[in-house]
Amino acid sequence: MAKEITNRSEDYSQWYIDIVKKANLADNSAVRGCMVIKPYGFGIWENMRDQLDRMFKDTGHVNAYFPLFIPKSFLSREAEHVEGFAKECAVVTHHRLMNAPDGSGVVVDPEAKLEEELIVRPTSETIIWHTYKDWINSYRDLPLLINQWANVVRWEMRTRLFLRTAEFLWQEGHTAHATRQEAEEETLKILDVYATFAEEYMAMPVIKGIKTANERFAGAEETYCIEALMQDGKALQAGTSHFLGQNFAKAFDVKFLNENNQEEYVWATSWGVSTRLMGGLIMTHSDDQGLVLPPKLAPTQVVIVPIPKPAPEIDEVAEKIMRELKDLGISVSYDTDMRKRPGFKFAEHEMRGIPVRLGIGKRDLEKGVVEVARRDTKEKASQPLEGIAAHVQQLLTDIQQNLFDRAAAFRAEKTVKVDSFDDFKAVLDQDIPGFISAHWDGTTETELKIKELTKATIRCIPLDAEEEEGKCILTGKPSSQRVLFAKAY
RNA sequence: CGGGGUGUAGCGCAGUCCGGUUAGCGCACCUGUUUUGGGAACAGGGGGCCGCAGGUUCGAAUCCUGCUACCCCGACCA
Repeated sequence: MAKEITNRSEDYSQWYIDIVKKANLADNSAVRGCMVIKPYGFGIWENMRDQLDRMFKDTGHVNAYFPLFIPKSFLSREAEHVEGFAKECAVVTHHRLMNAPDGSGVVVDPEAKLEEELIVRPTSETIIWHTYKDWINSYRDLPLLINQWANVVRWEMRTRLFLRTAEFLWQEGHTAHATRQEAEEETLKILDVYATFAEEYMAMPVIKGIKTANERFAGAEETYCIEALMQDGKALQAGTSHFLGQNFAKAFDVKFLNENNQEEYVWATSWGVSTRLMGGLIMTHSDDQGLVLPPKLAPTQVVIVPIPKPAPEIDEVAEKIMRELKDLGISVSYDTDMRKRPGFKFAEHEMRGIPVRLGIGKRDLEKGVVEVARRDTKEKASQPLEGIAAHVQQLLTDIQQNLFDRAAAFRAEKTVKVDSFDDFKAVLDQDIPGFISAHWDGTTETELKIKELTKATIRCIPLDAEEEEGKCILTGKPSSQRVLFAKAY
């Protein structure tokens, strides 16, 4: 009774906040819009980060680090880029504090004004391309495949834990290539990495697609994305990969000599995923009892609860099981807290989303079994102690798969084809709207009109969309393929 | 950034309209006893600058002004 979570059906936003706070993932901080990521939440993020990092390295990328601050003049070098970010930048104007003359505390020293103001990076394209100019001279310097793990700041009006915070953690990849084709291939290669990560590790099904001109990254020629559907029927942009063409190369004068001794501008990509993925993870799998984590990302995959409390004969069995599980690479903890009773522990571990719980009591030991409870379905079963580690290993695999299948089935159920604007609006009026596949005439004007009328936006033009003659649901003009609409986070 | 709501113990709240003992309750916490297979029971105990700053008053959690944080709904965005 101590920790109640609001039911999703009552208030979805509150449910989300309850999960984040009661599963100890994050807290609000003293700074507006910024969060404190707590150890348990950070543990999940570390698992995501480590896996993504491996995948980037496996595809030939290396990590580096660029400064937090960007000279103001850099940001304005690429016209669209600055326009996209100007409204949400934190600016450093001074470099010193002093005691207030009236003794009321410290104030900014007016004498310490910076010659050129510094922008706290909202993204790092500009400072990185400024640097790449020095690094790239010849086709032999290409491709340059660099990633950085960093924090960035975007001064948001309205924030939500993990989904949209003023400061967030992310990775941003910035690559330079000799040819358009190679850069385009890189953009799609990373999109595949993101999709694979989302589906195989987060168990979150995603749709790969292209953003419309209106939703494109400021300064990109083409933005690719992965889009996921949350349990409340709203879409979440989970990752983006941009083909930047030669825009930044031209803005920062980054040229190379090709094999024929001719000067050319380099071709660029950038791509990122952020702590927003945590929000997607939560809203894809969790339920009214708390967080549900896919085994591949859970900081603790198995918890053992002694019933009713630790005792020598139970400890002995628990320790044996722990050794066997650890040998299989499974993370496990033994809850020896004497102050809490089993029922309380069950509820608490469910709140934190630990995939598998093993209960061991004297009655179990007499029968040579343990109680195995899985978080995803809440099912409990007795299993022979003999071979328990292998059973748990298989169960973790099953849970991982079940979470994906369940989310995929939900998305399939909530993705509908619609051919009239009335039907379109009817779908969006449902409690849980979902994805709508519909025809669109290809103009930004129509896209904005639909957004104004319904609040739904074009999430993407799916990469696997089939050619199909149709008419735009709003204007009736001809269209050659369906695009994916949804209300979005 | 606009509209609405809420800030009282770690958490959830009552009290605020209509100013007046020592500011209450539930959970959590501490001590002890009995318990223990799905959020234990009893007894005792600790914990508050009533969001912050001014003002009105003999007297303010309560009235007035300003600020701030959070939540909901818009606009903006990953």
